[in-house]
Amino acid sequence: MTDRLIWQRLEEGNYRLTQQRQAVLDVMRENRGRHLSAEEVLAEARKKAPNLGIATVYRTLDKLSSFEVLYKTAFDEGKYRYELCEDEHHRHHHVICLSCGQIIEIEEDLLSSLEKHLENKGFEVVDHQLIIYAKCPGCKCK
Amino acid sequence: MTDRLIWQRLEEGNYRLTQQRQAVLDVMRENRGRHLSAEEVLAEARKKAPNLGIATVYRTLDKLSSFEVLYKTAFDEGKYRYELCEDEHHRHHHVICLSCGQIIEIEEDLLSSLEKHLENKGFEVVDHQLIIYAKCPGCKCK
DNA sequence: ATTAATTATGATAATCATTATCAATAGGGA
DNA sequence: TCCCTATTGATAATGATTATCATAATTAAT
Repeated sequence: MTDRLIWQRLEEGNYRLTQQRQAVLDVMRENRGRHLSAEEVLAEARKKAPNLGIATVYRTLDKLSSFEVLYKTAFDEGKYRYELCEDEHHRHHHVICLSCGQIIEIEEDLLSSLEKHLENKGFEVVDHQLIIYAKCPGCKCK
Repeated sequence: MTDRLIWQRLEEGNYRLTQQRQAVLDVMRENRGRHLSAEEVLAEARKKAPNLGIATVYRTLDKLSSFEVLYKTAFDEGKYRYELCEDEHHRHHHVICLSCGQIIEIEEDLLSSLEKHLENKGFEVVDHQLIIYAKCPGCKCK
């Protein structure tokens, strides 16, 4: 997601960028493509804003998610992870390696025929999330 | 999933069916296709085993999941839901209605080409989960 | 600029889902 | 029956998240 688009979304939401919020957002921008937990964001962001509190991190991550600057996803591990939105298409495609836990993005969108099918049945598709559980090439033979 | 197959999985796992475990399993069998939280299972199962404790429910649900009798899924609401496995193919396809919250199963499997693509890149696909966020026909016009 | 009103923050308490602990109990086999 | 092990329910502990609240920072009005 471009900085310009981020900026636009924040303006639309009338969201002031305080130092703390800037620190959180910067961490997310510097970790494009990665999926960070709130605690991980806190640890990183404290390098920029040393007495940042966890409550502010949660508040900011949730707000940024509501502005569609971040995705908030539960990966079956009892907590949420946050990720900078990559485009305007709301596609969430992930591969999780069952050995090393690495979360890898995949770009392909091969779901349109399935969605068409649902729409023919009267649904209005808004978004989707696809998680593939796999062994990544590096872990496959271990 | 057939009772015969359930029985087989429990035997393979050397899992004794106590009254409490039976109550939990029966609730799941009677709610085929539905996605219940631990608290919901507790409430239902207490009709059969009145002083059942929540800890036993969690223990049983987790064990049954490990035997692949149940699926355990996080639907982005801060807790897990459990569901009787429907077949042996490990497919998790759901549509969540954004209005009424209803979780609807979909049977189609249109992901094989995507998985083939990943396998060509060296991944070993083990399982996947697809969640579609939509408005169901009944909620579409509200 | 000074003050008043609003908003944001950090510390911490509260909550919710889940897991761990542990004493009491229930089964199964010698 | 008695012993051994597995299971249970109550409850404490944990981890993630949310709510509360007094204080600090920002903005708006004068």
